[in-house]
Amino acid sequence: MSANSRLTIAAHALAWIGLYQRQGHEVATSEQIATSANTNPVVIRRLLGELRRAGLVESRRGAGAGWSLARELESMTLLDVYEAVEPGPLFAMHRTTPDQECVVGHGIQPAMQGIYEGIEETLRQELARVTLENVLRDVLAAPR
Amino acid sequence: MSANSRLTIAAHALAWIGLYQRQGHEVATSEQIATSANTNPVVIRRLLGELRRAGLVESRRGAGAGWSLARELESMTLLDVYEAVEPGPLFAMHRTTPDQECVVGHGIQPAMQGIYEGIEETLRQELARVTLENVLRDVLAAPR
DNA sequence: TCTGTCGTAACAATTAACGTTGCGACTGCC
DNA sequence: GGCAGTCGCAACGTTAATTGTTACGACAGA
Repeated sequence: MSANSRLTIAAHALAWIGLYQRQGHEVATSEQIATSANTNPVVIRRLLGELRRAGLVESRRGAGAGWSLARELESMTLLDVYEAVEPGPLFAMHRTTPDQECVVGHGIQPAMQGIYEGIEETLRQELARVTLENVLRDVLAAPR
Repeated sequence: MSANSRLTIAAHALAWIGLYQRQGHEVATSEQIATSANTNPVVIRRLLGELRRAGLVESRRGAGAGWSLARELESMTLLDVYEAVEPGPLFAMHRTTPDQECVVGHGIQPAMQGIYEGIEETLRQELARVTLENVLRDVLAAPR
């Protein structure tokens, strides 16, 4: 698990844009964010593109182009970000269909499916309790 | 996320061994389990090896060799299995250190660390609520 | 028209999980 | 004592997802 920093980078980008806008700037560029996150601008553009599809950010093209928040940080939760950037379920089933002739092979997938759905629902509730405003506050509270 | 069926396969194997033992057999072989899970015996042996290190199963070598439960299914939870087979944390940080000169780059990792720890603790509690006995019961309850 | 940035495709690099083969080690049974 | 069945484990190939990189057209303000 977790070769996966998409949620972290997305939160980083949103916090960066939010802070930058509070400092009076209109838009933030993918290059600025990429420098802060120490990665490539295209990686940031890809992630922000998914956040735009989810209605969390907007982008402007042409000269003076860049990214801005579509909503206040208070109204965005980690769940919004998670659902925007994480494609699949948390736990995966077998990659190949188990032996349906076997009692266990036959019943294991529906069984685990039901269990996993409950767990993921709880995870979602936890993610929904954290707003990006919370994240930014924690970021600024870090000792230097 | 979730290129990861380790927890599912491990639960499958434990349920299989548990049911097999209830049918009066002493030990189960990795080949039997692999047939049920539709995978390779070595994959099963690797997983069960981790479960053995966690004290959930035992293995016997030589003739009449195989695997058996070290504890009752009622006393095993998905958390025990999860901790035995999942190495890292659920969410990862940046793969490269963010720009420490930037306020956000400097504070983002401690901020996310704290948030993630709380969420993973909740996940652990959820996993701890499901025993392997629950899993086996759900497996046997599946319609055929 | 020029310039800076997004949008997106294409491909390489990296990483983790999964699959497969091979072979030595072990132990009950003949 | 030898045989047969299975584990233990190393080695390597395969697959898939993410991340990193390069390239280039599209867009819009100056």
